[in-house]
This record gives sequence, structure tokens and C-alpha cells, in this order.
Amino acid sequence: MKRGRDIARSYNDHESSQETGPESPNSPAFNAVIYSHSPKRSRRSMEKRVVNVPMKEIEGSRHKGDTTPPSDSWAWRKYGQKPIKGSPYPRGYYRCSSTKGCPARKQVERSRDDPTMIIITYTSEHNHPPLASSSRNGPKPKPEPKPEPEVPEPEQVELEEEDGNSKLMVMGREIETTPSCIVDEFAWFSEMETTSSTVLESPIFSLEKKTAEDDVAVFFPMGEEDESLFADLGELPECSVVFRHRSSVVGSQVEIF
DNA sequence: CGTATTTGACCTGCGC
DNA sequence: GCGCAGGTCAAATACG
Repeated sequence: MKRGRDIARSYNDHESSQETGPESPNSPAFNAVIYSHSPKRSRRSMEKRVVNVPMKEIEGSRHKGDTTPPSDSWAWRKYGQKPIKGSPYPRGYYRCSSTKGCPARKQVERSRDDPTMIIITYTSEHNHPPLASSSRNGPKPKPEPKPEPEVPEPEQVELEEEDGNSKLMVMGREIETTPSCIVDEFAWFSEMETTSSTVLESPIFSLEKKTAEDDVAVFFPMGEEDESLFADLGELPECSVVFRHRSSVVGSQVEIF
């Protein structure tokens, strides 16, 4: 069995070799973010992506407690929880259980400033597509309850054009967009698009078009056998942001100082 | 009974 | 070098 130090080493090794960017934000309403770029990568200074999700977005989620993670396109398994100094709420630690050996992890905690917000910090990226394909091998994800599809407040998610550059406004904050990040990140997604002609349009995409009329609808390709697996994904609006990014907004980041 | 979660212990990084 | 805080492991426990 690997002990902590071994994990930490391979973890950092993975980070240093990471060239495809961190995983997607996968959140219905997110404040973006890549923490970067410490000259010396370490467990605490590694690249991270932070996503803020309003509590209401994750109501109905299967977990209970202060660090309820929102459902997304991957299966997550909790492996730890720690009280965080200065915060009344503990932080939950989750790793991807969609496939064996997936390095993706996320930390879920409540915002100390706004308890109605959940802060999700993603570290490492998935080495596989979302559940659509991964669910056919590897550990099965738990069936998710079906919450009502949540709709981001119109005033919380806006698309702005300025000097030819797109800006995503979320929760009143401006998110700088960086195309290369997401393009690389979803290389696997491009492959799927070119290898399948069967597509599914999620209701979430039409929602996105409400907030960004000029957006090109992006369809998620899949085989017929996957359609049933995706039957529940209409409840996963978090993907829509990512897909839209690929089409026009293409990525999101905010530098945290 | 198999799988997921909880929780205390352990380890590492970082600041002083 | 020391102590603190964060991150992870793994045994125990809970759950379906």
C-alpha cells in the first residue's frame, strides 16, 4: 500500500508532467480560476481550479453535510475531511472514482464569507472522459438522485464582448477566457466528436443560448448505448459551461492574487 | 456482503 | 530546526 509520502510524490510528478491543463470546471455557475504558477510546484502551490457554486445548485445532491459536493460528470469518492483554520466549515476531499487510477481530485468546502456558496477546488485532471464512457469500465458510480435542473440566475452569468475578446461574467465577477486551456483539456472530446454522429442535446444548452445568444450550440456525441446513460445528464448543467467554452467562449480563468 | 463514508493518525510543505 | 496547517491513508463503521 502506498503511504502518504508516496502518494504525494507521484502526485507532484503528475502535476509537473501535466500539459493538458486541469480538468474542466463542470459547474453551473462558477467563478473561475487557476491558481498558479509557483516556480516550485508543490502540493500546496500546484495549479488549481476553483469553482464557486451556489448552495441551491446542489440541492438534492446525494450527500449531506457541510461539504456536499455537487453532482457532475464524474463519480467522486470522499477520502477525507479536515477542519480548516479560520473557517467554521470543514473541507471535504474527494477523488475521482470513475476509473481506477484517475488522478483527479477535488476539495469541497463552504465559503467562509458566503455560507451559501460552495467552493470546489479541482486539482489534477481526469485521464478519461466523463461517465458516459468511463461508466462502462471501472467502478460503477452511485446512481444520482434527480434534482430539478437548476438555472443560473440570468444576472449571474453573462457574456460580454470587449475588443473582440469574450468575457464571462459570473456572479458579477469577470472571468478572463483562455482558449488554449480548454482546447487542450478537451482533446478527448474532439475525438469523440469526430468519431460519432449520434448526438444528444442537453436542455442545458438551450439554457446557455439564453445567456449568450450568439453561441453555437454544442452537442455531446455518443453511441446509442450511451443515451440511456446520459438520460440523467440533463440535470448536469455544469457541463454546459465547458461545452460552450469550446465553441466560443472557450475556457475560463481568473487569476487569483 | 460489497461499497461508500467517517475519522484519527501520519506525512509533507511552509513560515518563522 | 520546530511547529502548524493542509492533504492523504486506512481501519472502522454505516449503508443499501
